[in-house]
Amino acid sequence: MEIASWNVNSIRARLDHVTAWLKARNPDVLLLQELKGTEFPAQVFKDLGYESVAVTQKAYNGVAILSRYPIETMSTALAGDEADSHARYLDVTILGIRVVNIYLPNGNPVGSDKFAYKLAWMDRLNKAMSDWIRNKIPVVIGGDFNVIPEDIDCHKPSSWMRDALFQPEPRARYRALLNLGYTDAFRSLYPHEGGHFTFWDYFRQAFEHNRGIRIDHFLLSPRLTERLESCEIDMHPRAQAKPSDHTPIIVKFR
DNA sequence: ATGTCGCCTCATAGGCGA
Repeated sequence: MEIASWNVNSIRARLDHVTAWLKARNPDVLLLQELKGTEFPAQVFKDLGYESVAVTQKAYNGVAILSRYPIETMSTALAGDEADSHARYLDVTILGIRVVNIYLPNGNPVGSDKFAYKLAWMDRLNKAMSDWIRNKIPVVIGGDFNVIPEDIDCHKPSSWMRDALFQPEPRARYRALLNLGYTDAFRSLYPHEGGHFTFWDYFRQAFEHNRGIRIDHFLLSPRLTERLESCEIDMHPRAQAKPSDHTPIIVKFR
């Protein structure tokens, strides 16, 4: 069972990249973030053998889940704030596994309303994740967390010091998610190993110099952690022409 | 401050969000 996650920075601009990658890698499930529009090309994916569910809005955000197996949608919005209309959350069941796709708020600039929204969103996520742990539900939460967990998860800490993705508050909240009993799939397999990133800025040839950050994650409940076989970042899509600024991360279960 | 994308519109340039 292979589940991948990819922030595509517009599904319209990246449709050829995504279809080519699906044909090459053939994951069972793909979580997409930053669709950036209300149109979603479900038929294109259906023709490739994937059914899909999408949560979209105009211009911003947007998440979708593609799957070779039937998808049962549990929820399309993160609980805890009825006024929150952002398309950032999709919670489904596939083959008995709870699969949750998130596009966590960026939160820049620090100290703004957007930063407060990010922290509140993480508190709401903590509540949902603690409920799943308590009820022993096998669950994988994947997506763009917009959090750099540790110093080794960025090329140079000093250049991210004033960024919302690197602040003590979101990082403490990310650790709180792990303290509930979840495992950061990639980090658990490559402890203390820096230089592995999932995002590189478009400017200043950041990718060519591997000046990136690790912000796309898979968090696993205990029962799925036992089944963890591999977790890898596929750099190839980021090296292509007109890429997303993120590249896919793939987790594999026994 | 800046770099670069992609989206949108009181649209063909500029603002917003990342």
